[in-house]
Amino acid sequence: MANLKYSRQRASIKEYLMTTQGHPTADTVYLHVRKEFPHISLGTVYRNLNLLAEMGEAVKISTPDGGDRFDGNTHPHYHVVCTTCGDVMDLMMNPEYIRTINKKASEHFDGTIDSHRLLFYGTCPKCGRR
Amino acid sequence: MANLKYSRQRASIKEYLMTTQGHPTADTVYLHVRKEFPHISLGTVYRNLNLLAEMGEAVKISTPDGGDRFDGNTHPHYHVVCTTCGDVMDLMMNPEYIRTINKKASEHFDGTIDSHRLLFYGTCPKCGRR
DNA sequence: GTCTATGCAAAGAGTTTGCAGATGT
DNA sequence: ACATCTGCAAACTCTTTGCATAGAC
Repeated sequence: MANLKYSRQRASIKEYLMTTQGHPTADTVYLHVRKEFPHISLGTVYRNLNLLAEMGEAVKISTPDGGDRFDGNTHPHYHVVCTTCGDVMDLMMNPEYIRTINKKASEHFDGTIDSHRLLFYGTCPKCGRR
Repeated sequence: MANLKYSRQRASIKEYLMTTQGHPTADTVYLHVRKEFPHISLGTVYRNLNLLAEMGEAVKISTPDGGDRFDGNTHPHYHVVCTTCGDVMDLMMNPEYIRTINKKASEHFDGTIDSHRLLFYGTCPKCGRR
C-alpha cells in the first residue's frame, strides 16, 4: 500500500515491543520511548503501533478493561488477564488447537468462520500464592 | 449490594433486549426506547444496561470494533461478527466445549484460568451468497 | 525535490458521572 | 419520608486526525 519510510521513532517503538516481557499499553510505550525521544508525541506512538500491527510486526490485544495492549510476539498465541493484578501474560497454545476452535464454531454457524479473538481471565502465579 | 428499585425505563430496556433478535449497541437501545420515553437520556440507558449486565439479566459483548453490544440471551454462548455487514449473531456451543477451552488453557498456564471471552469473525449467510 | 513522518493540539467516539428534581416503596 | 432513579450536561478515557514543519530517500 503506502510507501513506508524509515523513522527512528518507529524503530525504537518496535525495539521496545520486541524486548519487553510485558504487554504495554500505548501510553506505557509512550512513557518508555520518551526517554530516548523526549519530544515524541502520543499521536506518533499510536500511528506507529497501528502501522506495526498492520504490517504484522506486532499484535494489538483488545481488552474490554482499559486501553488496548501491544505485543511484539507475533506467533499465534493467546493472553491471560490476571483479575487480581491486571497483568497480561502470554498463553502459548498448539496452533492445531487454535484451528480446531474455528472448525468447531463452523459446525454451529450457518456461514463462514475466518478467525477469532480469545482472551482468558484468571489468576497469575504471583497472585495465586499468598 | 444496592437496593434496587423498579423503573419503567429499565423495564422497557430489558423488554427490548429480550425480544429483539439483534445485539444492539447502547445507542440503538436508546433510539428504540426513546419511542416510549421521548425524554430518556443516553446516560440512563447506559446505567441500566450496566445494571442489567451486573445482575446477570443481560450480557455485555465487548467488541474491539466500535461500541459494546448487549444481548438479552443470558445462556452461555458466543458471537460472530460478520466482517462484511458488521452484524453480530449468536453462536450456540455445547457448554461442555466451553469448559473444555478453559481446561485446555490451564494446561498451558502456570496459574488459574477462570473464564474467557471469545468472539468469532466471519461472513454471515446473507453476505456469503452473492 | 518530493513524499512520508513528526509534534502539537484539537477533535472524535464511547462511556461515565455530579447534581437537582422526579419517582418508587 | 426516604432512597433510588432520571434527565441533563459536563467530564473523562482512549484514540484519531489536520496541519505546518522536519526528516528520509
